[in-house]
Amino acid sequence: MQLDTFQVLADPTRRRIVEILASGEHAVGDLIDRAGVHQSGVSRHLRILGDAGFVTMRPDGTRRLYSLRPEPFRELAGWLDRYRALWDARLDRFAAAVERRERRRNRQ
Amino acid sequence: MQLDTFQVLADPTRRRIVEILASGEHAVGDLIDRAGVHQSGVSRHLRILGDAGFVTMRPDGTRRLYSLRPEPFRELAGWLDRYRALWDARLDRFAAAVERRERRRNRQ
DNA sequence: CCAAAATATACACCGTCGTGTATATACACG
DNA sequence: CGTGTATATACACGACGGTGTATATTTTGG
Repeated sequence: MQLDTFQVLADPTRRRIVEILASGEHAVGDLIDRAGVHQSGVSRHLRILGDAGFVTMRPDGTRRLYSLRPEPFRELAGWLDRYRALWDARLDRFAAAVERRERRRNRQ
Repeated sequence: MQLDTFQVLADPTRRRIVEILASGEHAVGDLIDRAGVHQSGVSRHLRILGDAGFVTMRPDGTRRLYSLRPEPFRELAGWLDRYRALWDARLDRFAAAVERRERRRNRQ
């Protein structure tokens, strides 16, 4: 219950749903065909996505329109930022310096 | 088996290990105390992290020194980038143009 | 009200993952 | 060699998550 951001994204079906929603608001029915899972599954995934703040819902007649929210993505970006020195090529010079420092430290 | 990037990060203990390794190379023994899990668990997590490209190992006597690799982080950054328009408040038309120019420059 | 459509929920099932205990393997050092 | 230390692996187990089927709930239109 109440999965965190990473756990939510760990499931491929949920990532697919997120990807579909990236193009805008969608009703549950629209998602069923493309998600590759039955209606109940889509509904459950949407609840999980909602609990984690990934989506909001807005009723429209008997349909429910779901759309993405920015917060979890920002959270993910924040997490990734703590490792930016490690992977961002534009920080190469800094990374190289760290690397050299490390190597020197290990040599002792 | 062979978990993808998100599945690897879904486990809190593994995230903990990644966080520790962010400060540099560590032997397995160093990780045990701080990871909050037994030695066999740490070892298994390191194998999983290795399979997914998160870490490399370098033997040092009887010890094995693990350190982070950039690729999975870059992959994650790439994924997140597809949703940047959704969450990055700074992303206006001008920023997008700069972004594109950068991308072109880096490609060369 | 009532029937149909859209969505949510309850239930059972099964695979998978994380864990600890116990054991195997590799390496250094006498 | 043999002993101790560091790490990996085998095994069993419990918990949890994703799925489908069946059913409940909500809303619209007549």
